[in-house]
Amino acid sequence: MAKGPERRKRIVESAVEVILEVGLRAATTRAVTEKAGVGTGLLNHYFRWPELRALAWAQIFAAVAEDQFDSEDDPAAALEHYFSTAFVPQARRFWHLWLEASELAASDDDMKAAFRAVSEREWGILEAVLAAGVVRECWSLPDPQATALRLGALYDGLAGRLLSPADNLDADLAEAHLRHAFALECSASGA
Amino acid sequence: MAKGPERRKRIVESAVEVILEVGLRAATTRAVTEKAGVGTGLLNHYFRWPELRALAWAQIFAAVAEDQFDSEDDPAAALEHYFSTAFVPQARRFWHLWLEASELAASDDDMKAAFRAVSEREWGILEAVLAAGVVRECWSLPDPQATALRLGALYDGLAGRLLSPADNLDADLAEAHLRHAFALECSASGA
DNA sequence: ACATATATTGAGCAAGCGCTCAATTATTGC
DNA sequence: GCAATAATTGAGCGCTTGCTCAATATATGT
Repeated sequence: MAKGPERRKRIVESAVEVILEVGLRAATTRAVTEKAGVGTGLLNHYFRWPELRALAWAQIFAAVAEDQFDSEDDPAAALEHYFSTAFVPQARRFWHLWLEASELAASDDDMKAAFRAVSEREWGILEAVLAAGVVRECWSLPDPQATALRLGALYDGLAGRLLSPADNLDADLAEAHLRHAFALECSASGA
Repeated sequence: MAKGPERRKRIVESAVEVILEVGLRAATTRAVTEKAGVGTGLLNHYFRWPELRALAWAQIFAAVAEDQFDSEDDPAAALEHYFSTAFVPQARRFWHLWLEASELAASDDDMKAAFRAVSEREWGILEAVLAAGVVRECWSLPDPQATALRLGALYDGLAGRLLSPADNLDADLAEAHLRHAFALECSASGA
């Protein structure tokens, strides 16, 4: 048992767990090897740390992207799900990981590539949902692509404020602001 | 010459310069003492590093806040200045410092206090400008405070995307989006 | 002058990091 | 069985970090 690259998988899984527990910045190779129960050399046999870190991060956010818009074919339900889960307490750790990745990407090419891929995918999904809702007349928007960008950016900004020590805001208010902004976008389409 | 705490000031100034050059995260005590031309011990005689770092950061953003809304008494001009300078290339380093501070604040009490003070001040200024514009009938807004929050959060989000490796966006587009969002806020006040 | 307090230095400590590498164990092909 | 190959170990290297501390220079008060 425990043949070839089974330990490799364990290392990636442990990296995911460590990152979820302590964040991207505080995660260390030693914490990962310790959690995986392997020698420090094995991690470096399979990976370089920036590479493994980016891989684990991407894996985390691949799962997040799936959860964020789970209603496959109903734009209204998908957007409702997006709004209602946007600021739940469990999401905090993911905003934090998102911000850390955004910063790390400035000096880390592996993170840069991972961040690019994930953020473009997430942006694309929101855009698709908004556009689909227009086609199906769930709502009307003059420019769904522009609305997707503004709504996504507003989401980032609100999440950032919820994380920051300045407490202008709580989760319910943030959600209300996001919904309000969307309502404004829709109201601008009066013929 | 160079009596008492003249060197103290030099150390703070050097800290400001170093932080502007390399960012909060990459700034080190050694870089500061080297730039100030003093021994490493002197920095620790006057400060602890987190303390000095937060002090220098706060000093930087005290100056930024002044520049951001310089038209003293004309809300329309102040907001126009806010929009037109929001995404100029020179501002990049400040968004970066802002994000770094926001993250550091999670684990650094000195930064937490500094960030709190600066962000509350900046948020208050935007709110005051928007409210003043309503009074003077430059524009009309149902809830200037809420608009200030959404506009500020959108600004943060757009700046974050301009910094991030995902290039959905350029500075001109970001400015257009910010102006558009404000226009939507105003259009919602139809009686 | 002299004593006292303050300013200032920089070698070096302790801790943390990613990563190397010779040695050891396990697996595989013939 | 027996090489050859791959997997695995962990002490330890090299580097960086903030910070200490005994030693020295400078200023101050009487």
